[in-house]
Amino acid sequence: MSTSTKQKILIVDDEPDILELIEYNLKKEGYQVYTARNGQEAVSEAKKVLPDLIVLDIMMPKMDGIEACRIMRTMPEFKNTFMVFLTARSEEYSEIAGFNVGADDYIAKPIKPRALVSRINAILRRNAPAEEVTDNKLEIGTLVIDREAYLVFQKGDKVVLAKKEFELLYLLASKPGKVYTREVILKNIWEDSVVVTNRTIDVHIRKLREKLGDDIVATVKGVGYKFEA
Amino acid sequence: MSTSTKQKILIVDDEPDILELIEYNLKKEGYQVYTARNGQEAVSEAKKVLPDLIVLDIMMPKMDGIEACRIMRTMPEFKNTFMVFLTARSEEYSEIAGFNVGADDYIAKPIKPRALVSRINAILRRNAPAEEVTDNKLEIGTLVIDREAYLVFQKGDKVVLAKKEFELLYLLASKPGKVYTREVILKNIWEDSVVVTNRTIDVHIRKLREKLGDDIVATVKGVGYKFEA
DNA sequence: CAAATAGTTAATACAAAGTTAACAAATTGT
DNA sequence: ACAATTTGTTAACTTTGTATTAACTATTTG
Repeated sequence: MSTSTKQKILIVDDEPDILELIEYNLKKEGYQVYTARNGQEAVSEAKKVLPDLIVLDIMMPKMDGIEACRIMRTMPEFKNTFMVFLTARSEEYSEIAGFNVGADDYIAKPIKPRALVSRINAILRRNAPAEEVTDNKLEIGTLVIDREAYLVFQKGDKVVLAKKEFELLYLLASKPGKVYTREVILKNIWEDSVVVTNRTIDVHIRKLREKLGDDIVATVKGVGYKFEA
Repeated sequence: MSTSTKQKILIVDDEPDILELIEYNLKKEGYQVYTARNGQEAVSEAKKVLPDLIVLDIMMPKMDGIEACRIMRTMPEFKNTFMVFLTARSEEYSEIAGFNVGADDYIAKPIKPRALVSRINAILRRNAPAEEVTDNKLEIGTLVIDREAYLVFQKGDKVVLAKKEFELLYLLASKPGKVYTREVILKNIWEDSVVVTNRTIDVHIRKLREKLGDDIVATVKGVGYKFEA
């Protein structure tokens, strides 16, 4: 995370398993995670912690998520706090919408950790301070690609790449494992007007492999190239 | 320069002026733009590029937009692709709706650049959070098919498939249990112009069974093949 | 049991990617 | 402004892997 203060998330659910699952995944993502087991706990914990985002289960003993949300929405300190609901049935969403309770999103159960995490990332990024918009450094394993400095380090050693080589590497490395077709590569790295031979890409790939090792870029015949992690 | 997260739009129209007009305006908006001049080109370009959204003119030589759309809608890789039609007369909309072809929106000619851009922005934004969650990964039992990486895992073990094998598997697996006739398979995996022997499909099926086990694909004699779960 | 349909095998054709060197086009230093 | 150097592109050729086919066998089904 580029900001100094970790973003705080409060998770509220009465099932310990779910609580733990979500906590684990969000911590791994670098968030500061707090938990509560019902609506009452949620409100008092939220007042102490002032989280950036609250994940609320709907069905809970003592006080349900909707009620907790409604209470917090009346408090000025939560004006900018995101509220996300967990719903077991998709119909429950209409309840939330109907209660018009101030939900920012809802996530369907059963929970898929990756989907949950990227959803929460999206919500918090949407609101993130302007300074962290561009993180121009890619770090993949032993490789560091610094787009600002146009520099590549491999195991700490500087590797000098020409512009086209660098951009090709950066494109492929921006999504390791994803296969990029020649068409997509051309569109990304060359100006529209320029038309280049198919062989041109091969040559640049070859130079990359020469400088970084053969196993950095893999060929998928008939499809394209991909960065290998 | 462009980050790989740029959304891709394919524009299909036979009039170069319109193509250029739309291209110019969408590029200005930060989209990655591809073009095609008829339905045939559209399908083959779309297969290579995998766009997020396709703008299709209805009236075109060789293959019209509706036909192109219908073909692409049968292909699993376009399940999450938006299709937007350009219509000269408002009545044409009824045709699209009538054909029930899977259109997400339509835009009336003559084209007003600002309206077009904001319409497309709206469609793609609407889907933005969901898109992050959806990756092109099929998981069926012990089998994982990753279309982005062109990789297949079986019980965690990587299985390397050639392009045609992969696409055949992906097609069948996109709807487990559904029988795909030879005709449909041909339409999906081979270019229109190419004509291949009936045995060719068998050979690819055989290779799949060799690599993944005999029980992965079942033959329905006289009809076609299906993926077995 | 005989058509029709599908499976198998290996040889061949083909297209895609790798390679190299030479040339062109930018950059850079003086 | 010029030469030197680096970077980008191409052509021509080689290599590789994949796709396709033919010829034959096996299986199903009416």
